[in-house]
Amino acid sequence: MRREVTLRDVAELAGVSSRTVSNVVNGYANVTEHTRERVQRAVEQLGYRPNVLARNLAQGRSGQIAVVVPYLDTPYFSELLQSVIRAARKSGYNVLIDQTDGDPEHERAFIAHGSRRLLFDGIIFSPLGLDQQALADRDPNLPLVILGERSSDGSFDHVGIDDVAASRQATEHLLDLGRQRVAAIGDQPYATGEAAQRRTQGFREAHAARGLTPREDLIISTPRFNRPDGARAMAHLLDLPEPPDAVFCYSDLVALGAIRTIVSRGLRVPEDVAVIGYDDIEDGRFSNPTITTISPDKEMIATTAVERLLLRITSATPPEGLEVRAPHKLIIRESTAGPGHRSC
Amino acid sequence: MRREVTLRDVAELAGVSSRTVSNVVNGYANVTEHTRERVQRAVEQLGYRPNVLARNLAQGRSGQIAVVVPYLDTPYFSELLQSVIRAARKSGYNVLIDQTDGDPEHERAFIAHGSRRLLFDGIIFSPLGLDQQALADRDPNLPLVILGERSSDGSFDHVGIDDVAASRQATEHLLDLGRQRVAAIGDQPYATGEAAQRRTQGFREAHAARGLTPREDLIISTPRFNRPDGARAMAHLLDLPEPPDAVFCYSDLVALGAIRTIVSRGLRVPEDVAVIGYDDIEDGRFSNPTITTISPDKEMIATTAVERLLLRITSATPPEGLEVRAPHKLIIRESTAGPGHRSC
DNA sequence: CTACGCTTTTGCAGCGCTGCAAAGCAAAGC
DNA sequence: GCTTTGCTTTGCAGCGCTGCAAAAGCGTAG
Repeated sequence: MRREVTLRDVAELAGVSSRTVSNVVNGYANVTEHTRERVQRAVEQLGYRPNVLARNLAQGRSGQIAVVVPYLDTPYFSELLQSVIRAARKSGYNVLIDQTDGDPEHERAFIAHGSRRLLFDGIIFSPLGLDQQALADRDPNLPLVILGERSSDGSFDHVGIDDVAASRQATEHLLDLGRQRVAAIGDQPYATGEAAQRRTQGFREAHAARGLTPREDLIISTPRFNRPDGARAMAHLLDLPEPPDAVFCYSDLVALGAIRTIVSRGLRVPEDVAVIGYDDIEDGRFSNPTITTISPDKEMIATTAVERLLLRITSATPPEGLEVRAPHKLIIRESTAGPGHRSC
Repeated sequence: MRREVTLRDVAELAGVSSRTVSNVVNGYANVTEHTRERVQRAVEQLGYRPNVLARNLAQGRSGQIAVVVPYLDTPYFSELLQSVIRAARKSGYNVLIDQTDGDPEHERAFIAHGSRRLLFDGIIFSPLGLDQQALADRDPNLPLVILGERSSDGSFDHVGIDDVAASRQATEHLLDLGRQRVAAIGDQPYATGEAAQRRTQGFREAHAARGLTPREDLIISTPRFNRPDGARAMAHLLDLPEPPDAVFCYSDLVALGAIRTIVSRGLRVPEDVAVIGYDDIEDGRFSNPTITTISPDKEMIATTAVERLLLRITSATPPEGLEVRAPHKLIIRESTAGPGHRSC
């Protein structure tokens, strides 16, 4: 492996100082056309490519942001990531991806910045469950944007939809259909389950607004928001003496699992059990039946997160911690409206 | 933002040279217990964390590998990525993710290493379509492992399953069911569609082995392997005067789209049309019906790819380009076997 | 008591680039 | 003609770390 071409090599060939080559390469102003051309030619002739590492070291920044998600194969996250990567690239940033596998220890390690100084300039973090302590222990100098989970304490930005309102809306939709026994799948009644609890809160509020009280045995907890958990929870619900006739699932994956269970027992969606999901992942637009869902504006969440993070990275004094509410909407499909319903 | 703690700061506090601190931090041999302890204490007291950038620059490596995939939100890729990230992390490497959005120009830019020298030490590349030229133009010094698409020319490793054999097996399964008009969705009869063409080849071979010739109008091309393409292609097939009674879809996503179309027309899967997919993504295990599919050993593909790449990165002389065949198996589910079929 | 071999520690240079401030230079002003 | 002004170009130091080879320490042998 021969030595790589450096700035100095180019400088020598072009007969200028290496600093001038650097100026040309970085497109700085104040370089005569003549010089620029000469340098440009030398660059091409030698096939020079800047050493990003050296540049970063000299500049004291890495040009990378880390995105931390629990699971990469969860469609919601991969769809979000896709937009994040695009937005970051547009600003010249690379994206380093890390998955925590939902391990709280792992999440904590990440936010503490661990031993990886300068590997990235900031973090976009979508925690599964992050306790107050972990947040308090974090490196205060590391720009941070949190997605979804918890609201800002002022030292970082938070971007997410209004979970309580969205969940209330979802539940109201089921009640509007005239369903009598509406269940909820996905509660997480423990410290790290804030996001889940907000959904449960919306679920309760929707009932309360009509003078109803949800049956407690219809609120099912699940460790994760995935298909198997949804399938299992639904099986449990159907085994009840008085099974539900509608279910609010805290993610589309849970809904897909739940529907699978319902259908495999010979029941029909939505006739026997109406199902509503959350996230609006592509799967739900092509499943049988298609899934009614809460659709967060993922594109906006992603671009806002990147925007805020870059602002934090580049600004001298850390900006006020912002609480960004992304819009969401209810998308009605077959799993509540019946076959043939065209989604909007 | 105060200055970060450096090796020198620690050295000063511990009363040793900075080189010794480096030795301790990196766990090099030949450091007395006494010294190690003193240094350790100083490290903790100051909260020292190594600057990865500086280390990498000094060592001439970045400790990062890039994984390039067409689309991050395609479950097959995100499932694969998940395993790749895990395997890389285990060896102390970080993973930089890039999506090409299926843009050949973008793919070419990546493999040429572009202007990003030393940002990563090697690439795991899962191209959508990569022509011979792009491969020829690539940076020969950049360790490369290619997934799926094309076989090795000796200068890189290739990891993938035997597409022809797997496709033949899939098609045979449909023929074994006694289906008369077996269609194929996903052909790509142009330069960059090698992977698709291998599947079509297997499709033809399966027919030929029984003295049959597939109807050409039942082989449908699609630009991508996603749900909408599958849905569209299936609609076209069902509009034929003699529609198929079985379909081999070149990905599970295509199968999901196809099934959606079939069901929404009031037909049944598999009674009216049997459907088989490819990739064994989680979606297909919870869809209605569940999808019979070709299941590649993704875990092995991922770990082998990482293993080979790291070998290339660390070995002085580039190893022989290896052609790795990962195993696959046919998993029979409801979309061909009928309701209630338990997957293996 | 010196010499030798071993382990431990150190100093220095340098990875390739950029920030900074000074130097060079040509055109404009007095 | 000489100074001033403003644009170009340059030199140097240094980002924080590691490779290298030399130096120091230290126990043992001659």
